[in-house]
Amino acid sequence: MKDRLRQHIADALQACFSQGLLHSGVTPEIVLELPARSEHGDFATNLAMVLAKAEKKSPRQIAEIVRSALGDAGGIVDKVEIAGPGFINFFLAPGCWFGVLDEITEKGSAFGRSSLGCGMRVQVEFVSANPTGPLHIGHGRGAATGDAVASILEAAGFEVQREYYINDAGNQVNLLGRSIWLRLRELLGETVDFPEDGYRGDYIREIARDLLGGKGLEIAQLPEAEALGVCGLFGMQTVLDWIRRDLQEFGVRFDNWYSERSLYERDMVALELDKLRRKGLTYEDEGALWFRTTDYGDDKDRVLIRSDGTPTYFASDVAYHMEKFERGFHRVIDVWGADHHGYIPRIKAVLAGLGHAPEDLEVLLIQMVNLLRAGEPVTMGKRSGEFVTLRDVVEEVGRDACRFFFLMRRSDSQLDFDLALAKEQSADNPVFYVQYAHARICSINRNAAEQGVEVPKHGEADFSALRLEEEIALAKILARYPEALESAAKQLEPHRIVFYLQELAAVFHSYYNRQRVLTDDAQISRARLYLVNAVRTVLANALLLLGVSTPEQM
RNA sequence: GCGCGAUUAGCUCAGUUGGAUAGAGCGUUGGCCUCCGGAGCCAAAGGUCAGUGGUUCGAGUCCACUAUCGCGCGCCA
Repeated sequence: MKDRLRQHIADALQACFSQGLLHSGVTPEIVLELPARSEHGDFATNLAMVLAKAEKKSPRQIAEIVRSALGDAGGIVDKVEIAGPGFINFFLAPGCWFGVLDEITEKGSAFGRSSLGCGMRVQVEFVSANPTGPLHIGHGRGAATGDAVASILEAAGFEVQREYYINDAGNQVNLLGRSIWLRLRELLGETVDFPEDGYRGDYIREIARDLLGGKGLEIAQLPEAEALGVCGLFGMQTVLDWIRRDLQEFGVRFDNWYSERSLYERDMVALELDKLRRKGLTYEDEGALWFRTTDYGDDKDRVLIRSDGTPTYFASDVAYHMEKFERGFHRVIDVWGADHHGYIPRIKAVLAGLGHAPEDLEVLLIQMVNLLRAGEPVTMGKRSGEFVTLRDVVEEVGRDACRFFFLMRRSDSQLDFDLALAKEQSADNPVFYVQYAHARICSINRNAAEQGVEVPKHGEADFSALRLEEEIALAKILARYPEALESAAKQLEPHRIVFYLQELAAVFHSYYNRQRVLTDDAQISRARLYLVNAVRTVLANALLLLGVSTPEQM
């Protein structure tokens, strides 16, 4: 509808030029916005104000000329008003809004999808938590966000890969091994000196017990260095299994699990660093190899290879990101904890050195989650090393509430997550409110079936039976869904979908409360069924992107 | 100290590329069940968009400075 109107305006403008009513020949992009107030019509454009300078006429004069050239825009415009400093306000013919219902019914689950991305290959890398402990609530927010962003991009016509980067090569694996080894010896009755920086969570003891139940006694006989290696590997595999299981139960699926260790096994780090060296992007100083990140806006240069010859984490990360582009992705999106924001300039500097545009890599920062219960902060465990796990929260409030809550705010702003609210079965709980709208429509469908009233098939609804303001309002908000999805895709902001859903649900609940769908008048009943089922389709399409289910009854 | 981000209603937050009288939920106050699921709906009150200056037809939005808060500044990962 918006596009049709835009085209009519563009045509009218051209007509003005060819008839000599306007002279500049300037054709700005025609911006149509949704006015905040209904007195300002359904759409408004600032076209006349933009043209004022080039035309050397007042905006209102220009607006008047454009209006007369536009006429009724092929019947879709009811009324055009010129207001304020020179806005042109369009009031659409009421009936034309219902065309979107046919479109929704025809396209079904494809309604809202677009080809914005033109099949461009994008990688979204997210979670990527170190395999040294269970996923906690912060990882959960990253998981929900990354997954939703990936789904939104898919819906916008990108070809998306979801990747998890496993940090299985660094010191933390050794430390994990040592922590398990010490707990294992503790279980064997020894007194151990547990290091300050060891992993102190109870899960370490759990892993040690598992190991002991298997071949722990043999391990205890091994030389320490060897035993540490076995413990580290076993611990990492155990934790990775937990992570996979938790993510699966959270409804998050990855296309690829990428091992940092494999970078070394394939010599990729050395290979990629060599490329940098040849490009003159590195230098040696004090026995270490440095990257000239300052040439590309970083605060200081960074070490790739330490003076003792071992690579830094940065080195493998550089190789990893270089390889992402070599794998053919045109866009790479990383989802990181917000505390890593200082790391962005470094990685961007590397990519800039390799000739990539800064926007080829986008980093989404995930802010902290404050866990509350009925308004009171939930304390993060008794001992150090303990935190609230994703698993615990999903078990308590369910997957749907969890995912919805994680996505309710912009990802880079802190989030209050109230466990009590997330479980509540009332309108106060936003997840429930939205899902309930869907369930209600399903309930209406069941009643309709019982009464023998059929939902009209595509194109068979009689819109003349839809005359109410609320019905037009519903059609209008449904028509906005593709835009909401598009802006969420452009900005990488899933919360826009959440806000849209809450608004749509509110308009529906309000309508439901005032008007009966199933009435004595079969014609009206059928038309309203058609309308509310379009609502149901859009609710389902949007919830699917967020990874939230669409219950038929609750 | 330097860098990044934030500051919008009592609370938690939205606010598209700069547009007209700044929005929502919660909380507060007051209403609505003969009715497809009241697991819901309607209404009211509530604002110096942190402050100052600038850019322009027009600023919550862009720029500069100030204040406050958060985070980051390893040859850690």
